[in-house]
Amino acid sequence: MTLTPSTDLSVAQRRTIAVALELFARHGVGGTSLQMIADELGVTKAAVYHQFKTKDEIVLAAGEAELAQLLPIIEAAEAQRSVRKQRQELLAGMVDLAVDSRRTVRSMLGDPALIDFFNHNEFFRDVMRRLRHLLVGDDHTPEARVRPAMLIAAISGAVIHPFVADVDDDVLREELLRLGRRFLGLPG
Amino acid sequence: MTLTPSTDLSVAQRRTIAVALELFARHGVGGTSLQMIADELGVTKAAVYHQFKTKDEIVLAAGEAELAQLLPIIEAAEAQRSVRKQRQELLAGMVDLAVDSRRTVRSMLGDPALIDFFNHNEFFRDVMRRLRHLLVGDDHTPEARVRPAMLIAAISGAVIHPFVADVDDDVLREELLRLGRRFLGLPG
DNA sequence: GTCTATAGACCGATAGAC
DNA sequence: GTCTATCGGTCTATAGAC
Repeated sequence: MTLTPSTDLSVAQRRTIAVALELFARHGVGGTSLQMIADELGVTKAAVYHQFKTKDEIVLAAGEAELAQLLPIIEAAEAQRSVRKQRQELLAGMVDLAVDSRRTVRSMLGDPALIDFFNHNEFFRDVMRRLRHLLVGDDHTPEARVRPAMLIAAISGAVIHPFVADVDDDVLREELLRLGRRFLGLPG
Repeated sequence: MTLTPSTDLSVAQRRTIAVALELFARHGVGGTSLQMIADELGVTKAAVYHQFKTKDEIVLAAGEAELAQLLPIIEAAEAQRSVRKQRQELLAGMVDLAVDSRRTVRSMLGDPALIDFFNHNEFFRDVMRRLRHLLVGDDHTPEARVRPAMLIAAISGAVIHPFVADVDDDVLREELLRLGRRFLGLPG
């Protein structure tokens, strides 16, 4: 059984979220006001409030939209027959997603209030559970918790690190794959 | 030649920063007001403004204080004679610091405005340069930029990941060391 | 160095016309 | 679904007394 994000969004709502994500990435969640979102959309605050009842709803929906990008990657990985192929598929997908997103991933992971909220979010917990299962199987030892945390942090954190600011996307992707494979003990 | 943080701080200023760091960790930088800092210190906002002219100054000083904790670690590593020992020493120090800081590290890395600021900060750039030199020497290829970025992100990101929220400090430390060594191709 | 008091801007959110 | 207008509250920052 697969959970999906908790709400279906209209086209207008999707545009609002896209704008919000870009602003979150530039100014942080707490540093982004509804006025800024409205300005970027070319409407007034009241129009934004017609789409979402509160700012929290926007933040939540934005976080879920980011998270939802992991779903097809997880599903593609789960469809593989061997554990090794599952992990290769997952790694490749995560690297692609991180490189493509580069700027937008960061802000979500950094906001303490948001992290706290997501820890109690059913959809988030489901995605993380499946991610972890792909990476370490049924192992529930502390060690098996640290390894996926490190891999996720390494990939999503490395793409925004100043060291790689002017590294070409393709080069970055290839290198992340190579180092990620080594980290997971995969061939290649 | 070694750069140091740009200001010498009074005792009162240090206490202000300690309080600020704790609040940043709990509520994010943008979510922490001067009122909250003043309340926690048991004084009024005006008294805080006597210590620092603006909120930005507090944020900057807090960031520098965090960063400065890396200095003795870097120096200890640089003092080692072989490259392998340098990297072992650096890894151990970074892991210790990350685990000890756990709660406070997160907020600094998550705020885009802060990251952006630090990218243009002389002290920050010097610390990063020395970190990178320890990890990859004089190699300036793209690959040599991605590897340290991944290691730094992996360690500092892993300690704040929900997966390891209830992993014991000692276990976390040991596991980060083990995986970090593998990532760097170090023995042990 | 700490206080009270306040300025002035911006915040999230709402009411009600069109 | 977008607007104008506005509410109450909080924000950073300052003035000036003690």
